[in-house]
Amino acid sequence: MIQAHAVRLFGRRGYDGTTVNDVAAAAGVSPMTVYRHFPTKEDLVLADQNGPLVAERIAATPAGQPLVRRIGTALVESARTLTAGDDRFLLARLRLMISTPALRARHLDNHHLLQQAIVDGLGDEATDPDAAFRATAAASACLAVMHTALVRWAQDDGRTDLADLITTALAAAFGDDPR
Amino acid sequence: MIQAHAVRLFGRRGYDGTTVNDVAAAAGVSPMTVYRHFPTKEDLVLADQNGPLVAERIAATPAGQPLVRRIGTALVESARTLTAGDDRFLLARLRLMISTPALRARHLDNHHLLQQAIVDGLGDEATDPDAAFRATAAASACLAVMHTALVRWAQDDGRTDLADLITTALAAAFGDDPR
DNA sequence: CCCCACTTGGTAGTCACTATCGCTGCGGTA
DNA sequence: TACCGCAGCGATAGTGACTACCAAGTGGGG
Repeated sequence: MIQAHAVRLFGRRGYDGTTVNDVAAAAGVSPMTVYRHFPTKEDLVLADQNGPLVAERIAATPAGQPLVRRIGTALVESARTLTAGDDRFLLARLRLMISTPALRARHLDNHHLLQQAIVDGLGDEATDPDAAFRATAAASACLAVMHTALVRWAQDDGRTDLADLITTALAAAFGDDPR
Repeated sequence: MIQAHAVRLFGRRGYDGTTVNDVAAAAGVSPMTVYRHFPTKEDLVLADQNGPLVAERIAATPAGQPLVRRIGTALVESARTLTAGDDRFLLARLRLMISTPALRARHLDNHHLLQQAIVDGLGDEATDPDAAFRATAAASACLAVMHTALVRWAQDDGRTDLADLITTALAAAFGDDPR
């Protein structure tokens, strides 16, 4: 509820042009309550937590393929799922995240949570620290590529298909030959 | 000068535990002067600008190889150069950047500057928007992998060789076969 | 009816950062 | 030497995010 008011105001008056007090007033609560539910102003946009979703998609991919292909597939499928429903709220949040430097930075940093989720999704395949390191490297590469596609997608104002953009970007980074 | 005092204090008392006033007092200037030279507290650690260095290394690699290999080579060489000299100041800054969430986030976001530098380093090879997009995707993937190596390196407290770590991580993400 | 946990609100403070102003040293000019 | 323009520094007073600390309401179970 608070988050909905926040994203609406951020979209209308800009992130920096909107104070937490404004959000609180719009939501009809005190600023204290906002901070109780969202530890920082940035979390009003960034509250994500779809790590488990990606992790289970990873676990569902066949173990024979190279890591980046498995992770890439999971990310493309997730993007397709997320953009399938006409979720204006999600789109508004993504646009804010990409266009606001502070939010973009924190979103990039949050990738390490997704990386951990991905490594966890691999289960027994990445137990020793060295394998985990290699899996983390692959995951970070895939997520960075996805972020690049996200930026491009936001620049195109969501007119192009996000999943296709991610596929293209993954192919450019990792090669499109079936290795 | 101011930056040296800042990094020293941040290392000793922590980034959040040190105020800009503390830095100013240690450097013998007023807080105003600090903000005149460094627009934000974060810039006291993050003032980087080695984009041109990477760009010219990219331009120096043979155009026949795949993008990620050329970029990866440039990054490994840059890391080798940077860690060759026993630059305690650089090491302290890197450690701060990796271990402080706010700094790590901004450092990750700054990658888009390096990405632009890399694409620029490609010159004629990435003129049309589509080629630039593919190059950006490849660059972002390589930089993310490098960042993963950097995190691991900081965890090992700089005992392992950074260039070797980056090489290993690149191989894990992109495959070590000569394509 | 009371007690308890839980949620909310108020107050006052810290700190990053900004806007605006006045001061001071310093080289060039007459 | 006296003057002028200018660039860098400092002080003051703000704004806004965020954090204690404490008070008050509210609902459910004894």
